[in-house]
Order: sequence, then structure tokens, then C-alpha cells
Amino acid sequence: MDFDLILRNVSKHITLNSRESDYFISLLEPKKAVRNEFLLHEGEVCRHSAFVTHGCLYGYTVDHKGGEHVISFAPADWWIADLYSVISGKPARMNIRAQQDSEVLLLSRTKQEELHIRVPKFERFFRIIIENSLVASQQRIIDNLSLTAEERFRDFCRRYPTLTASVPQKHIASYIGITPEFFSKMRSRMSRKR
Amino acid sequence: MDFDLILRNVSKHITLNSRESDYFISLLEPKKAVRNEFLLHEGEVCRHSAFVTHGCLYGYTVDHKGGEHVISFAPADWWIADLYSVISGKPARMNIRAQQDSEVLLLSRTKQEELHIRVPKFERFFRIIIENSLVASQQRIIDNLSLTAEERFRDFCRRYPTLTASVPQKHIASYIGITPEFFSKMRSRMSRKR
DNA sequence: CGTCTATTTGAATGTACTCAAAAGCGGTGG
DNA sequence: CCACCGCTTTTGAGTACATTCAAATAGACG
Repeated sequence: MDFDLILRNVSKHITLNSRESDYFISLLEPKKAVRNEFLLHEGEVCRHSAFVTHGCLYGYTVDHKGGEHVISFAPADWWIADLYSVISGKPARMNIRAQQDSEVLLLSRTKQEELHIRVPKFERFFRIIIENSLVASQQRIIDNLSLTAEERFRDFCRRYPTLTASVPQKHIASYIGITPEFFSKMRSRMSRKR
Repeated sequence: MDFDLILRNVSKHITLNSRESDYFISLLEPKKAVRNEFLLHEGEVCRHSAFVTHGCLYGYTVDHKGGEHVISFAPADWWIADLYSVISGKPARMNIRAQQDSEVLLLSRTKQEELHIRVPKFERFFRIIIENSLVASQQRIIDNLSLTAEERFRDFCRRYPTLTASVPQKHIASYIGITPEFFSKMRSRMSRKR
């Protein structure tokens, strides 16, 4: 069933009875996205969080010189959203796109708030999810400040072995904060040395 | 009173009656720290979140080459902790120190969990606090990837006008991700140009 | 005052970027 | 099934932004 993955994801942190599960599922809106389709364009208000059940999405921003910066990858079993926009109701700064044909479950902020009221355990669930994201986000800041590009790349490979093979190199380059050209040179240097 | 600031901080997101306020306050442990005192050493387990009532703390990591990287500043009315360590119970990667003589209110993770159970509203409070931190943290990643050092510095001045004057330049340099030497040159270049 | 740390200045260097162009690769249509 | 088109990756030359190391100067605190 399509909802198995998300229910297992939720049950890592809180325990639901079947009424609660059913209610939760009733709030979710399944959606398919084909390769390269946008789930969110910069400038729109982001009204949903997306849980990925199949495929992979990614979020990126565009700077004032037109450079694209990949902020996050969301393979199956991950959540993705422009949290800034979701929280504030202001236009998103991020674009969210499907890297491959993908399927997601959308949870609107409105329904999420209902959920918090009807099943307060979910307040806890999302607190924990976001705590973990914050830890990861802070670690990424530390890594960007203290590691070389090569070390950041090795780290990326260790942490996301699946992604390393399946996403275009230029997206990995962008994620670790270097240009695709430099990334290519770095890789050939790395393989030459060992 | 010493607890006014934290109660006003809490009331930005949830509403407490006086019994709840009193209970909350009873969980807090006031602590003074003199200039340069450590509240947390890297390697220790971080068991508390600290709310700053007076003064200013900062958190930094040390990389394998001995370089220090300021991760966050916490002036009055802010929270600070090594969240990674608090959540996981593993040794902290961060050091937390007082920049000036400061006063904080400590909330241990254990008591925080009690609090979540006895007054579930606090689950909501901390979710919101952490959501905001995550947004800020992601924005910092974006800025580090897309802005020049000079732009990051201007941004820093806009966002933390108070800190700009009161913390040593080398800490600002570290926070925005450059060396103190380059920071100094950059500043003189900036003032020469305008 | 004197000491210690923070800041400034300078010269040499390195890491990563830009721009340009070639090569590779995948998907699509004839 | 092959040829072509567009996009990704590679390669190279020149450059810029920021670093390192060393030393001088300035500030803060006891």
C-alpha cells in the first residue's frame, strides 16, 4: 500500500492507533510528478510539506547572478518543503523539482494544524523531525566552514551513497558548494591519486 | 524579576496560566557565567538548553587543523545549546562560552521532557522555536553559497546590529566564514570606497 | 605600566572560479 | 536502428578572492 512508508516513518517517533492512522492518511493528498516537473516555483507561496514515497525531489535557490544552489535532496522516505514560506505565508525562495518520475504525499499547512489539534502527538512528531533537520543543517554549516571541497565530497558520498550514483554531478557540485567544472577536475584528481 | 524575559519569550507562541508559568519556572536553573567562562566544552554531553537573560554567549567548533568556527551567537532573549548532543546524548562537538559576564536559565533535557508531558503546549512552543531556527540555519547555508564575504558581512550588520559593535571582529569574521586578516582588509577596503 | 590578545598590514600562495570549447551521453524522431 | 539535438561532463588557460605566514601596531585589562 502507498501509505505504508509514511506510517512507518511516523511510527519511528510516535505510536498511532488505527483511528489516528486513518485520520492522518485522510489528510494526505497523493501526487505524481514527472521528471523535471516543478512542485514549487520560487515566488509562489508554499502551502504543503511533501513526503516522498517514490523517486527523488530536490530544492534549489537562484542567486542574483543566476547561479543555482541545491539546498536539499529528498529521496523516498524524506520530507521536503520551503519551510520559510510554509511558516510565514510569504513567497518561496526555493524551487522544488522532481529529479526523476516521483510520487509524493502532500500535507497542507492548514491540515497539519488541524492534525496538531486533533492528534497532539503529531506536534511531537514534527518537533522531532525538525530537530533532526536542524542538527543536519547546522552540521552542514560547520562542514562548509571547516572542510575542503574534497572532504565535503567524501562526506557526501558517505552520507548519501544512493544519491551519489543517481543524481547529476552538477547537482552534487552545487550541493557541496562548488562549480561543476571544478567538481569534474577534483574527481579526476581524486581518482588519479588513488 | 528574572523570569519576565523568558515568560514574554514563551508567550509569543503559547499562552500559559499562572499555574503553568510557575511550574515552568520551577524547572529552570539560573546560572551566572563570567566573561570567557565555558558553559559547555566539546566532548562533554550537553544536557541543557540555555536561555540567555543577560549578556551574550557564543557557540563554536574546532576543526582538525585547530581552526575555530563560530556557529551561533546568543544575546539576551535567545536560546543556545549543542542540539546534536542534547538530542543524541553523545559528546558535544561545540563549545559554548560567555562573551561577557552573562546570566542564563538552564532547562535540562529531562525536565524539558517532563514539561512536554505535563504541559503539552510546550511541545508546540519548542516546535515553533526550532522551526524558526531551521529557517535561519537554511538561510545561512544559502547565503554562504551565494554571497561574497562582503555581502555576508553587510547582511550580518543588518541582522545583528547590536552584535556588530559588541563582539570581537575575529568572531564576526569566523561567523561569516573568513579569516580575521581578510576581514580586516575587507573592512578597510569598504570604508575607503565609501 | 607591562603583558596579552586583537587588529592591521604586507608579500607570497592556493583554492576555486570564469569563460571557452571539446567530448560524451541520452533521448527522440525519422 | 541510427542520426541528431540538447544537455552534462571534461579539459584548459587565465584570473580572482581569500588564505597563510610573518611582523608591526593598537587596545584592553590587571
